[in-house]
Amino acid sequence: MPPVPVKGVGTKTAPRRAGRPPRALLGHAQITRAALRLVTRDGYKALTMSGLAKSLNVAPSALYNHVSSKQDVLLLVEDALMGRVDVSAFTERPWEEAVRLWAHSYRDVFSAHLPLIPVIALLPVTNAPQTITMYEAVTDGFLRAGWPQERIINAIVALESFVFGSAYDVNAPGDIFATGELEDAAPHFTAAVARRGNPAGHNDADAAFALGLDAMVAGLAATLASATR
Amino acid sequence: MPPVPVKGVGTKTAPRRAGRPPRALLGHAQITRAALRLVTRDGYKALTMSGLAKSLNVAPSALYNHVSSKQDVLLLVEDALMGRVDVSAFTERPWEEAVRLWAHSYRDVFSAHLPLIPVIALLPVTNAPQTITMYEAVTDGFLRAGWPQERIINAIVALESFVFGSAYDVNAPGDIFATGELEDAAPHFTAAVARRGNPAGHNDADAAFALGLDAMVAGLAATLASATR
DNA sequence: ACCTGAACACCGTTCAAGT
DNA sequence: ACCTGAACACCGTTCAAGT
Repeated sequence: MPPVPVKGVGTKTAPRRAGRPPRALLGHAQITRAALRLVTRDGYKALTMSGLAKSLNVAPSALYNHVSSKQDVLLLVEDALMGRVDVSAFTERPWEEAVRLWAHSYRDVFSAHLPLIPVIALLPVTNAPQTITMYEAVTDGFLRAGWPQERIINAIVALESFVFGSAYDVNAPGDIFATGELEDAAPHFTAAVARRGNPAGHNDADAAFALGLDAMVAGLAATLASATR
Repeated sequence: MPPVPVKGVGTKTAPRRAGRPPRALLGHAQITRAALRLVTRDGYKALTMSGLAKSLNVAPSALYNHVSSKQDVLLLVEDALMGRVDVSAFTERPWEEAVRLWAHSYRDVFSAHLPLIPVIALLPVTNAPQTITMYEAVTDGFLRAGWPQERIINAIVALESFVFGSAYDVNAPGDIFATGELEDAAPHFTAAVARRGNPAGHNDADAAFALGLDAMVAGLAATLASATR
């Protein structure tokens, strides 16, 4: 009978590391995961450097060995979320439908992460691999739909701008257009707000998003048709 | 010879107030003006409660006799700026042109005030008179162009969402789409960025804004035409 | 009614000192 | 190389005390 190895004794594969405290090694992946968990559970006001450090059983100053600022942490989270944006339609569906599906997915992901919108809109994509991957898939979809190279980035930026604004609107309170005591000064507006009508299954934000997205996609398609004619 | 009045003695028009320190009375108007001046000169990072108080020669805690939070101050500034958005075209120009001029003005005003975008997008308009006035003028313009009441708010929200996102884009750095070391992973995107072409007199942000705005306005006009046919 | 001054409970970030 | 602990320079907000 061969000797039964005693657990943890004499069978170590990395003898030099014995006796280490049971803490996960800190790195971008661990920091990103912890930040995402914190934000998902408690929201962005809970995402502080000390809160993040505590969730990793580490001192706040330890984080600065791996990131250079809180902005860095936000960029890590942003890039991780960008991987959740669905671009699959660009290889499987006609351009108009693909754009609509992508825009919906993009809005849905970031409507729960509003503080990241300035990060996406203002920070270079350099060193944000998942973000670059998303742009590559979208650009590829535009190219295969016949878009001229020079117009693609402007079209993407325009759609993205609409997506960002719409992500805010998802979080608007139901009474955002309540005029209150100033109702008399704005009769037409107040009436239009009261009569706002949405298609079945659409809340206010979804209805406005669908209307604007349909309009912009149709308008862009018309632009493309006249440019390539 | 009549007696020459001695300055400040015997000629007081408000005797009860003699000896007051020469400080402007605090109120919403004074706070708004001071906040706007601070932001225009030094940017939003300089708009702190203590900085604002200092510019008014007052203790920070004194501000809380007139506003209940910093959010309140931001709402005052937002409403003041909303008065600068040009809605005059809605009474002077056809709908499509009016919408374009309004959207341009709206974007231009708030591209210099990005921190106010969440305020506009998420806070009720109640007690924001200039904001309500703007919406009234826009709604009126839509009505006179033949828009059905039920669709107007959704159309305005869609246009506004695009304006907000585009206001961010105005502040994007020129190298926002620089792929850096990850260039090889995104050849189509990198090429499209390099070949991005803009009409004469347009920078990147202006070109994307014009493209998206033209598309959305054309799409909305088509929507309207088919709905009222 | 409106102000001051002190205090509170936080922030992000730096840095000497340890291992 | 990577961590700790203390410190720094701030934040927004509250509140007793004054006038």
